[in-house]
Amino acid sequence: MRLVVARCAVDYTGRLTAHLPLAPRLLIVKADGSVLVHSDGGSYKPLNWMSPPCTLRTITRSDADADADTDADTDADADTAGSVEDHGAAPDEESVAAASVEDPEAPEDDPWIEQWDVTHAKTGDRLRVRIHEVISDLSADLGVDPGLQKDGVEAHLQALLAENIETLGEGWSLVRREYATAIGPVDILAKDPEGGTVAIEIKRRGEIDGVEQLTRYLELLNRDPLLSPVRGIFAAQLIKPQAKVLAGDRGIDCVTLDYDALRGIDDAESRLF
Amino acid sequence: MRLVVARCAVDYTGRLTAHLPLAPRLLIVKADGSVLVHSDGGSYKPLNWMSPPCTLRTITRSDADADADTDADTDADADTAGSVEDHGAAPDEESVAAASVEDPEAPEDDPWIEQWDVTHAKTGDRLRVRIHEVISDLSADLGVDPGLQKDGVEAHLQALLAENIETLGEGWSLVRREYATAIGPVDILAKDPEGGTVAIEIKRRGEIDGVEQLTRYLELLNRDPLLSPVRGIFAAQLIKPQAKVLAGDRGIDCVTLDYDALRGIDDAESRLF
DNA sequence: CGGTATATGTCGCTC
DNA sequence: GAGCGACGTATACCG
Repeated sequence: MRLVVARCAVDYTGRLTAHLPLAPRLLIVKADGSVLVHSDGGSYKPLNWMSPPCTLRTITRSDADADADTDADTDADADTAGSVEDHGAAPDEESVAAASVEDPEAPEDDPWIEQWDVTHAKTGDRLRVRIHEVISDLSADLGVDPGLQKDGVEAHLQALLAENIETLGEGWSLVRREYATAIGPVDILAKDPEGGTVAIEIKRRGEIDGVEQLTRYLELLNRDPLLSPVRGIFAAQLIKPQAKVLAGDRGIDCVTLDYDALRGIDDAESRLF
Repeated sequence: MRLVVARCAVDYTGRLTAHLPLAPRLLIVKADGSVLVHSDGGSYKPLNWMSPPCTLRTITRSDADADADTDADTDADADTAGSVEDHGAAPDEESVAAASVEDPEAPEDDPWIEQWDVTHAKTGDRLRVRIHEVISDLSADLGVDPGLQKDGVEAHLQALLAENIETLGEGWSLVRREYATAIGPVDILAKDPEGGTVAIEIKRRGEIDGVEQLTRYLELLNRDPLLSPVRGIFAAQLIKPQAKVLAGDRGIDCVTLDYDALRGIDDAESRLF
């Protein structure tokens, strides 16, 4: 990992076109070749970035119009270096993007001293960083990270409700979790006390698209004469008003789940064994 | 902005619980108090983070069991410092999370030397970083970033198509952009050559949820006897096959937009004036 | 402040 | 690789 604090200007061309005016920023070059441009604020998202796999080519000002100093900073295919020539003869759209500004940020007395060209071979995305002043430059080898261990997301809610299906009322039973359909798995398929089949869609936060999802499942399930009629329940820790309205309009019941209570039940049950 | 490369272990408690085992990582503390934990790979997303507004409290090992060295690293309300005491006497769930691991990563010969407690006052999210070894530590003042200038997002597509509605064919006219309905704004409302009303949903990439969105709008618009019948057009730079099928099934036409061509038309037009 | 739609979304899974 | 759903989604816009 290389950390460069520098006054720089950045241009990105890919799914969109974006430009960052000259200012001090943090540049991160990771071991996999990815590049992040961070400001001193905002959120965890960089102002600009390039995802791996990508290649970084560095040009210093003195070399600018001569042969470029090729710096293979990744372990990607070395033979793709030939694409550097293609890059020089790339289609006109890129030169338009670069020329349209007429380089207003490089007056005689403040030229860029180093340029990074980061390219994503697959998507064609390109990131260009022009460094005018290096404030600090540091490298460190961190090795491979052991990774993040997570706990407590929707899957957990689903497991808890499946294990405690009687939370919905006396006489309810579980048919199965992740009931497969052609358009995706239904979170829970259950039977109500009258023996009717019920499809349950679970969300942490119940919003309109969750109702749409359940609607699609119900439409499909109700085409199966062996299952039909199937009604739906939309279960979430919090259900937005609009989602409630849409669900009601489509005859779907809403249930608010209490994660802590479910976990409590579960803990109490497991303590019995 | 402070950049610390350190061997550390991280725990997060908030909407979920997450743990990072002891390993070398980059820690970024931004001017607004936000903290990012990056590995040397992956993507632009940190392994763990805390969004602003949040407060950072630093404890060094020698102080660990005595009074904590309070380091107000943000410009947030100073009087919330009183919550530090609440933190010490916080509800049991947090101590459970911390104690459940029994501190397996701190053997006698490798103790943590510094601990960061980052808390988000509003949401109650907490991030704890235990530093076992500082590899490097650097601070820099970057100032406020002038910000990113974007071009080519959906808003531009919408504006371009609205201004060049005749792209859809001879005799088309614009009714209005962002036509408001109870469930959200329709991107473009237009009239076809026969005078029929058409709702147009625009996406950069046309996928199934965009068709769902347009379907909701059409359902609502067609309840209005003054507007009905309203048909739909799904317009995007690229339309996925599944979205095309679903749109066709619902009588919605698909149009593929050429952003560069639209921009070209627009440039040509503006050059006339 | 809540509701909705967008994102260079990214990530991870299944097929 | 495409399709699809979840995400500590974050973020902007609008009432």
